[in-house]
Amino acid sequence: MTSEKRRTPAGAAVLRGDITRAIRRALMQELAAVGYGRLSIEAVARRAGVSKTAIYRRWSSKLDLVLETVVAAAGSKLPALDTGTLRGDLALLFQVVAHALSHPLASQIIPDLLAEAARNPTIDQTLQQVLRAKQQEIGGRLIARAVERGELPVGTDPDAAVDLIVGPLYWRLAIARTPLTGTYLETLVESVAAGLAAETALPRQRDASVGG
Amino acid sequence: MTSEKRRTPAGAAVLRGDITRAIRRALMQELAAVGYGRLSIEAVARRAGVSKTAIYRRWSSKLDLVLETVVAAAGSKLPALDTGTLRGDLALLFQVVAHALSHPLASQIIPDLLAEAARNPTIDQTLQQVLRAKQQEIGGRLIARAVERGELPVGTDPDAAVDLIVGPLYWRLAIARTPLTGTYLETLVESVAAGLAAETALPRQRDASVGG
DNA sequence: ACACGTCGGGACGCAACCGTACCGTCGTTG
DNA sequence: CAACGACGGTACGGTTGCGTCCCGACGTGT
Repeated sequence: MTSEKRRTPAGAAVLRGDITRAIRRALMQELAAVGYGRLSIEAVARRAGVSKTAIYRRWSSKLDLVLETVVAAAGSKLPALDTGTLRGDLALLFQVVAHALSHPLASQIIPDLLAEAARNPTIDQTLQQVLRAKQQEIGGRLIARAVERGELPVGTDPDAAVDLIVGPLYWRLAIARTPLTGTYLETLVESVAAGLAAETALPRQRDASVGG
Repeated sequence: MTSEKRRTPAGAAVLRGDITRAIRRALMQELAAVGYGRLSIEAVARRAGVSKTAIYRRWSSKLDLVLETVVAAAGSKLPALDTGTLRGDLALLFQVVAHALSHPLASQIIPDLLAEAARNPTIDQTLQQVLRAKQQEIGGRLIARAVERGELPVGTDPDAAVDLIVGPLYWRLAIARTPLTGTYLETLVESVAAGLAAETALPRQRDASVGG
């Protein structure tokens, strides 16, 4: 009904970008401060200095607000990442990841949402698409290039490789929250590179009817 | 006041162990279901089939209840763990960790509490003492034995080693929640062993006046 | 210059939870 | 057998947050 009679919104009747940004910023801070479980729209509104209505006009629910904002914040990052050697790629990747996880907000929000994803399917799906898919794609390409160069054996499992690449640094920065020491990243590059190379060392041994 | 006149509690005036156990069990389930942030005493009481008073008589607060119960549940585990070889120790450790993290309750509670620890100092301290201290001790001994046997170079950093050992498996099971495939753990043993061995390959180059 | 229509803000009803006070129940002690 | 005293459960005020409704303000298009 009322089909095409309305003219387009204009004047004061349009969302103000500065308020949208203030809400987004307040959300990230609230999320880091209290976590998704205790996140309240009222607290976000208070912190942003706006009213609840301002938020509900833009997003339909708490989940919508969080996912849309997080996706927007996480999207469009990571450079091309192709240095020509496995160790170079790893070093660059680690620097990027370490830089991202060193951000106080990110280091609190990411583990929180990942934990929440274990019990909220919608969050799980979204993070799956935004974070892990990109992660696997990057990891997969990194491995594929290394295999082409002959730095890694053919048949290297990309999934296991991603675990080996991401796991230690994530554990240290996001879980243990131990600060990086001077040569930590360089050492980690060596360890992970060696670990990746060793990955396929075991599976093939003589015959081996691969049982359970 | 009223110093020593009271006689010791007796009769019905004593905490019932079955109710205490029911509360503990309900707490773990609630914690896995909604997380620490949304945990409510009322929900725990409902799930346990007891009254709130029964909980408040035993623990002073939500935090007290959670920490005491989690510590009790996490304490006193892990066998001696000394198989005679680095790979043997790793394989055994991975099996234990994988088994623990495969428990549906544990795999939801642990990441949740670790994320909460980033913003709650009390939780942080407690987990630090209960989980990470034990972890570092075990990892440290594992490394030390391997160094003694000559399987790892002298000067291997135990902290970095723990990251390398725990990170990948934790990432896969607790964060990515990818199921283990048949030979995953065995492959991981090879990768991590190789990674550990490579850890000290880089730092020493020529002179290097060891700073920091 | 006027009319339009959405904006931001305050107020409201509803629901959930916290922590406590009170009350009847129960089993041991003397 | 009687009295004691802490137990478990219900009921209560106070607080917080959700989602909605109504209001005056505002700036562009006619």
